[in-house]
Amino acid sequence: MLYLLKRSSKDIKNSNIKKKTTIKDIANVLNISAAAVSKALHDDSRISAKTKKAVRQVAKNLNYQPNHLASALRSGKSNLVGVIVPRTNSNFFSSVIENMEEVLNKEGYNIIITQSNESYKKECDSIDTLLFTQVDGIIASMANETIDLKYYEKVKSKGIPLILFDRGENDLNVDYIGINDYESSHMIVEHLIKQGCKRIAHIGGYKRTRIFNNRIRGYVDAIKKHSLPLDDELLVESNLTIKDGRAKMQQLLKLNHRPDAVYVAGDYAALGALQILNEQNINVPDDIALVGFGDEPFTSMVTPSISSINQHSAEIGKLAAKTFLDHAKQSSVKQLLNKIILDAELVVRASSKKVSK
Amino acid sequence: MLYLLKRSSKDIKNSNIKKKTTIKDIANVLNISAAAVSKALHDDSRISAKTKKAVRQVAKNLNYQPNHLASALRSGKSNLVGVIVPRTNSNFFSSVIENMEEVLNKEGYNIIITQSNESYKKECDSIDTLLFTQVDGIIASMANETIDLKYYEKVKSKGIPLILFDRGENDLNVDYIGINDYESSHMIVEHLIKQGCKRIAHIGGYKRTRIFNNRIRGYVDAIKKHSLPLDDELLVESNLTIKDGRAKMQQLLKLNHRPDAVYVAGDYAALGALQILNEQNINVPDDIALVGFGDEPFTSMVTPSISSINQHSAEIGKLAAKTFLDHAKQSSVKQLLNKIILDAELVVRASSKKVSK
DNA sequence: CTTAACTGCTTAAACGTTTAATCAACTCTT
DNA sequence: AAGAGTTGATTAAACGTTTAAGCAGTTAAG
Repeated sequence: MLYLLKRSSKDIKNSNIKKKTTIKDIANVLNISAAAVSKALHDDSRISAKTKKAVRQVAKNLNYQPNHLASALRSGKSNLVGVIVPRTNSNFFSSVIENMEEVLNKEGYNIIITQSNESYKKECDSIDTLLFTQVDGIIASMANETIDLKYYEKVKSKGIPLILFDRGENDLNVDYIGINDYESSHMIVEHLIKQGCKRIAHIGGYKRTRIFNNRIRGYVDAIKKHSLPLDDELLVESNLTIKDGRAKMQQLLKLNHRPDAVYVAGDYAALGALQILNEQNINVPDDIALVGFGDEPFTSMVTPSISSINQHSAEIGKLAAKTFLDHAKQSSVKQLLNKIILDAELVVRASSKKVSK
Repeated sequence: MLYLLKRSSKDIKNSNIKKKTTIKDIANVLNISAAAVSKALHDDSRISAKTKKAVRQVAKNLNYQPNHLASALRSGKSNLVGVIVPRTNSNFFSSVIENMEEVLNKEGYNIIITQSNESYKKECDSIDTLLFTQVDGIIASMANETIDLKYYEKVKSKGIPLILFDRGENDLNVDYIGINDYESSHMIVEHLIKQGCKRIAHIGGYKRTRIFNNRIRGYVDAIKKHSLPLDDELLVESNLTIKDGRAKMQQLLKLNHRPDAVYVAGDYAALGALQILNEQNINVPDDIALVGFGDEPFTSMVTPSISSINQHSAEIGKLAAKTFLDHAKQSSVKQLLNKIILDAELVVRASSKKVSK
């Protein structure tokens, strides 16, 4: 009596939830072993073409979906790649991610995106989360705040492939994909000089972040190279938000000896700077020329349109994904190290194109 | 001899890769069973306080990290929640995600973010990916393109909790969190009327998307209610990008009888509209008042600042997460249905604040 | 004709947990 | 002092795969 009760309640459950079909169900249908089915589905050379075909047919009929957790557990591979970015709400990062995803999906990998919001703590949490989820690799762009690299060292020490892009860190000695920031600064400065600018300011990012430091070094060296004035007051450090772009532009306008060109290390801050210039009826580019960095879509939509550096986000995303795949494919022992530095491209727009020239 | 060889080769391996510590290692140290360790870590009532304490201590010493895959496989729960959004590169969506993540992380869930890029196909792929990854639930905002709901039905039929936010769909009959779009339109129209506007245009989103349809209905009804002119030419459909905002604004300016106010259903399109107005030296708000939708941060940074509707993105994210947790916690049988409609808030800024009044 | 190699499969163990079913040893009740 | 209940553990099976090892049957080589 008790048994009957139990069984009937179980039956109700079963009829509701309809168990997923497993490899065993397929094996039962064909009267072969589960192992054979597994091998057939993986196109193992030791399984006959006939069996493979039959297995695939039955799998389709039963709407078989492989249990990712089981295979991940057994094989030790989750087929998941973790991605850490400061924020996804810029075109640069969302484009990088989109292209990474495309490449990785093709090889059977899925991605988990996490945002650090430029916070060191959140970045550490993200790393822990990703390690917990047993990702097969991590592709990251570091938060501005991050100085202590111990969490990234932890990833390395676990033998999980780590690829950095854009915001990298030399000391870590891992794969890196980015653009030539130093050279980009040269391009910008030389472009501005060609337009007749003689006093070029730079609203730069945080000095301790490598890419921004490279941009600053590039700016300084280019200015020196062309014997232009290199005043301390012309070089300011910023967090590169719209808001701070406004503040730093206001600061530059207060100078006794104003610049006739401003090179801003980020487009959002460049937009803020442009707003101030427009509000104060300062003609751009004739009074002050402006160049941004990143080629965010809005740069071409504002008035005047902002010259900027195209960072090849799509390319970066694809290369980062491919670099991971290189690691994943080969045995863990051989450790190749990729440092890919792409040439960036200066897109000249109205904000730095002097018609008077 | 053979044994010795095998062992030594194994030892080399171990010293290199240093195996992760498992529940068994802890059990061995304490001379108890693995099951006891598992229960201790889960704070089972049948394990003594002393044992629990010891287990936790050893776990810490050995730097034990639970194997998520194994527990997920055994328990049938992956503790992963899938999130699908059109794009992450707006403040609205990234803020929603950030807050969702916060709530879910606290309960031990992690999230997998995927972007549909407004493409129906990519949305379907995302759903398949998430199902494959065995997420415990899906929280989504639908792509503009999506009309066919069969993929979402698939999620429902698998018994996986599905929660929609912002871009939902009535026919699906699932939980939904959003704002009162219809009422928001009323607020905007009435605000503009108070400013003295008599001819109000609406650059709306796609009619077939429910939220945009509600905004359009709200606009139409509010106009009717106050006996203002309701010309077909004043109501235009847009994809709400910056670019299309520009195009649709230009279209409105070509009318014989120009509007004196424009209500745009999205901030990016409102920005495009503002650019055109600025370029053509049309005074905002005196000649034409402007109101956007979404309260993206840049609305307060442009000149003039754009009035907009605050959608309470943080709230939406948190509520969506909580709604999922409600489902996750209770047995699958009882199916409660939440439709949460938040009141939005009109943030009045320079673009619709007539000083002449 | 024997040995070797290949083909196509099966068996069984393993991945690291969770959990139902037991069990031994106590502590109360009555 | 026997039965009932509680406490704190153990055992063993299970989750759905993958994979090393093995085995029967066929083919090829010497």
